[in-house]
Parts: sequence; structure tokens; C-alpha cells
Amino acid sequence: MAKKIPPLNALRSFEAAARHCSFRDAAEELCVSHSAVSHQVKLLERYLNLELFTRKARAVELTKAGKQYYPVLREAFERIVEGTEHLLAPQRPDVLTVQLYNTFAIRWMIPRLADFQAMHPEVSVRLTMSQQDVDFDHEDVDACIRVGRSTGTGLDHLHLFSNELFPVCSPKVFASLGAERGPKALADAVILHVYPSEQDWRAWLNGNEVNDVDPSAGLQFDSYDHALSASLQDVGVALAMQPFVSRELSAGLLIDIFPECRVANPNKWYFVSRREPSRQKKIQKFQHWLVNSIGLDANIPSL
Amino acid sequence: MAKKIPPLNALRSFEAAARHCSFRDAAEELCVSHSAVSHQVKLLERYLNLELFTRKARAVELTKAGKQYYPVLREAFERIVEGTEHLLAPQRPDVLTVQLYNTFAIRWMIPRLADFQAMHPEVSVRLTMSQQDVDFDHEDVDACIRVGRSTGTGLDHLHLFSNELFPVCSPKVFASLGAERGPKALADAVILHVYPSEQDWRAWLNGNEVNDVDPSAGLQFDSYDHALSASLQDVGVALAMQPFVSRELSAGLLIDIFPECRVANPNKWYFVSRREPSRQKKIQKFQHWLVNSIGLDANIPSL
DNA sequence: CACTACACATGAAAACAATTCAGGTAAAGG
DNA sequence: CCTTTACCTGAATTGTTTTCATGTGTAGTG
Repeated sequence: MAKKIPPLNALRSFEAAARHCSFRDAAEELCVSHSAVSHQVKLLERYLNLELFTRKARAVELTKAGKQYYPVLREAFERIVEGTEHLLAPQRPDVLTVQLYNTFAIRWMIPRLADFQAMHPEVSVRLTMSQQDVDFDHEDVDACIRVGRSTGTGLDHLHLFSNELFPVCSPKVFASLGAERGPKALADAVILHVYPSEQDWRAWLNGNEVNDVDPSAGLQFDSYDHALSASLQDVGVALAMQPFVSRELSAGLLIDIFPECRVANPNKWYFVSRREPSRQKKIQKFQHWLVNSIGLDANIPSL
Repeated sequence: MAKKIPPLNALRSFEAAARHCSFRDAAEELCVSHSAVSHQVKLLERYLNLELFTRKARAVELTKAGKQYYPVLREAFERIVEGTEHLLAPQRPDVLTVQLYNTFAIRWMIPRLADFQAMHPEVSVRLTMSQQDVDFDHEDVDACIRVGRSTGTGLDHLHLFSNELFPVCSPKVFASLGAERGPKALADAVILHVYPSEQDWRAWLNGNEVNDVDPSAGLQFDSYDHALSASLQDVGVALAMQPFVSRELSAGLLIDIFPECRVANPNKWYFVSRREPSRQKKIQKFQHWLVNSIGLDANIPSL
């Protein structure tokens, strides 16, 4: 973040002015004079070298640029306000905070969580979801589930799943694939990409020595969850990992098209937790349940 | 947003200090002296009345509160930086920006969008997703699909769907419902809630005069999409709207349990677009395709 | 069609906040 | 045990933000 950031107080004035569509009202909210708001907005406009408002006689109106900028700022400030309130609110004492990838949360954890709650009603679990891996030095989470080991001291790692990528699609899309039986059948298929992991398909295609499929064609999604939703809805072929689709595979909603063509990833799935006495008890309970649940998964016949 | 917000420059200093785990490095990044950072952080700590760092001899370390606060700020500032860069970057000229609810995007639009692209390759579509309704005075979007009419002038409304809530579940969950054939069969079921629309179940239960189902029990989700994913995975019974589940219903993945027990919502689904000459052409194309696609949906036999 | 009210702009001056400076503490390392 | 590193603190300085006073243009009103 050596990136340039505009003057923050000017942003704040702009946000308030944009929200009210009035410098006057913004000034009142910020407890300053309207002139101050005017100065700040002008400062920001000069900084960005961009008109943010069109000044009319009795009102101001956002320009196109202003309309583009405002929602971003509104959200950012809202987040700060909420985060601050949350920080100052009295904390519940014994919550277990676990961070997960969005997709893992939706497709694996949430369906199984009620089971944990039933076993351990005394532990309340807070799931936080993020595409990013936890940084235990900077975030107050007790544990996370992630691909690859965490760096840092005082952490325990427990191996959960191996990590293989494989293409899946719905029965309907499967039926429509070309007569070709090997991975080359993908030449006609719609490829569903996850753009934060854009190397996935390239890696899989290379690993299986397929050259006549264009890895840049197809549709883009911002998470595995969305790509898999699309594949469930007959849009095309997505790359999946075991824990994301175990239920869909066993229910026959998705098909593992080429079971023999897997590309292994050296990074495996781990449950990573802090080694701290005060947190140990609840973490133990969760970890125990986790291992058990994965064992149950493995017994689903079609896996 | 008459809410109190901490001094922004202090937040910025804290964020940098937390990121580097060092006042010195933060100071360097911000191009000020380390003393300035120290002052700012202290100011913030006094403002919040909270310790953010534990000062050690050769380093600072985030406290629990600091670890809770930092990720919020990091994200907020990142958003501002990205938003600013995006604002200053050269814009693509002829994009059609359409805002949708997350669930509508995933479950209705995305599976059908490739079809529009094939028909009109000259229009590139940008979908933005939000749980919030668009405010055309404050956001630069060409059109949106929403429940209920937009307020504001210069907008066209086109009716798309009616809006009825009805409970759905997977065949497996359906089989497990009690022998009771009416809505009372839900007494034993796991109810899936969408907490931004928490009145839904209460409204449906009241509308059908069911009193022995507890609308506060069950699992909470942050969007219809997630609740429906859970229902597809046999977790329980969710409330759905027609466009979210038309494909699942026709594929037999979900079952409309009580087709005769619908609760109508006076707010219908609309395609709302700006009435502006410069945007008219691309909007017309999209709208025409939209109406056509909904017509096709209606022909799916089992609807 | 003046007249009033309203909303924003602007430049200089005043008020306030942020930063530096200089001196201090404390711990780790050779 | 002296040096280096990293942060703290209070007073002085610098610089930013706000106010004040005044000016412009437009909409509404009798």
C-alpha cells in the first residue's frame, strides 16, 4: 500500500456532500460551515483532476465520475463505522472464530455446522469468510481452514484433505460433450473460470497434455462457489476440489468427468489453529468434530 | 451516517503501523517521522479508549482489539485505493452496466447471459451485484433489476415477474417431512432463513395461519442464494421466489412443497432503466432479450 | 419584473491539528 | 558495557482546515 490515497478528510466531505446532494446539509452533518465542505470538495477535485459535481443554481448534482466514486467511498466509510462500533461493543466471551474460504464455508461447513452446534451447544461459532488467507499476527481468529501451511509461530497444523483439481459438470452438459472420450472432449465445452485462481485450467490442461482447448475462453467468476453454481445450472465445465463438491457428486448433480485425469497440487488442506491455553478447549472440540465429519464424508459410497 | 467516525488520519497511521508491525516503517511509508505515527496512534487509542498495540522494547505488537480492528481498516483503505485507481483509469466507452441482487445474478442472469452475448456481441455487459437497491442519483448504472419501483425521475419501469414466496426443499428433505400433509408438516423441518429479509418466514406462516412452527429457529444465511444452496444440499426448507429456482424446480432438484400456499408480495419485479438518449440503444437490446428470455422460462413445462 | 431567499464560490484571516525536534527509556547484541 | 534499534514524550513549529465576510447566479413570489 505504497499507493497514493487522496486526502481523507476531503473524501469524507465529498461522501457526505454526495449523499445529501447538498453542501449545506453535509456541512451540518459534519458540524462545519458549508464553506469548509466547498473547499474540501474542490481540493479533492483538484487532487483527482476531475469534476465530481456539476454546480447548479440551487443544488449540486453528481457527475458521472462522482457517481462512480461515491458508492466506493460510502461503502468504505460504512465499513469503518461498523468496524469501530463492533470494536467498542461489549464482546461475547467464548466465541470460536474460524475463518474459511467463501466456497468452503458455503459448500462444506455450513451444511455440517448444525451438527457441531448440536454436539457442543456451549461453544458458539463465528464463521468469517474471506478469499484471503488469515494472517494470525494481524487478525483475531482462533483457527482457519486453508490450502497450504500458515507461516508464523505458535500454530498447529492438521492435515484435512489432499488437493486435486478435476473438471466437473452437470449430467446435461456431460451428455452434450463431443463424442471424443478423453479430455479433448472439452474442446467444444464452455469453460468456467475462477479469476482469482486463473492458473487452474492452464495447469490442468498442461498436466493432461491437452493443447487444443483454449484456456482463455469461457466465462469468468469471482469464486469457486459461483463457478460451481453455474456448472450445476448447466452452463459449462468447472474445476473443482473434493470438499467443494462431495455432496453434489454423491447426489449425482455433478459428474467427475475424467476421474483418471487429476492434477495434484502440492499444497494440501489444513486446519490451522493457535496454540494458546485460553483457546485450547474450544479449538479441541471443533477439531475433533472436524476430523470426524471428514471421516463420515469418506463413507459416502460414491466418493 | 450521523455516526461518529474516528479521526481519519489517525486511522491511516494505525493501519500502516499495524501492517508493518513497526512505527518506523509505517512512518517511512507515510513520509513522516516515526514520532508522528506514535502521536497519531496514541490519539486513536485515546479516542477509542482502547489499547491497540502492546509496546515492547524493540517492536510493537497488535493487541486483540488491534487485531480485530486492523482487517476492517485495511479493507476499507484498499477499497478506497482501488476505487480511486479505477476512477482515474481510462474508461471503456460502451459498456452496459446492470445491477442485480446477488441471488438473481447467480441463479437467473449468469446462466442466461452467454445467450445475450451471442446475440449482441457488440454490447459488453458489466454486471454489478449488490443486496442494496440502486440509487440512480448516486450510482452510475444504466439499469437494474429489482423488487419494487425505483423512486426518481427519468426512469422507465418494466414489469418482469410477480413476487410470491413459497417454501422449497430437496426431494430428500421432502421425504423426511412429517406425515402431516399441510404446512404444519414444517414443525419438524429445519427452517433456512435469510437474515436481511427476516420477515419472510413470519409473513408466510402468518399468511397460511400456521402457529406451531417457530420462525426464529433454524439456520441463518446472508442471502437467498446461500439459503437455497443449503436447501439443495438437503439441509432444510427455504423460502424462494420464482426466478431464483425456476431451473431447479423444472429439473426436480427442488420441490415446491405447498403450491397452493403462496403469499403474494405487493412489490413486483421490475427492470428499471434510465431514460437517456445516449444509453437508449444498448438498454433497448438488453430489455428486448430479457423479455424474450422470461417468455422462454414460462415454457418450461413443469412451471 | 423587481425582490427575496437560497445555495454555492472565493480569498484572507484565524483556529486548530499534525509534525518535527530534542531528549529519554529500555532491551538486545557484539 | 557500550552501541544500536525502536519507541515515548512534551514543547515548538509548521501547515492544514475552518471561519468570516463578501460575491455570484437562479428560482420563486407578489
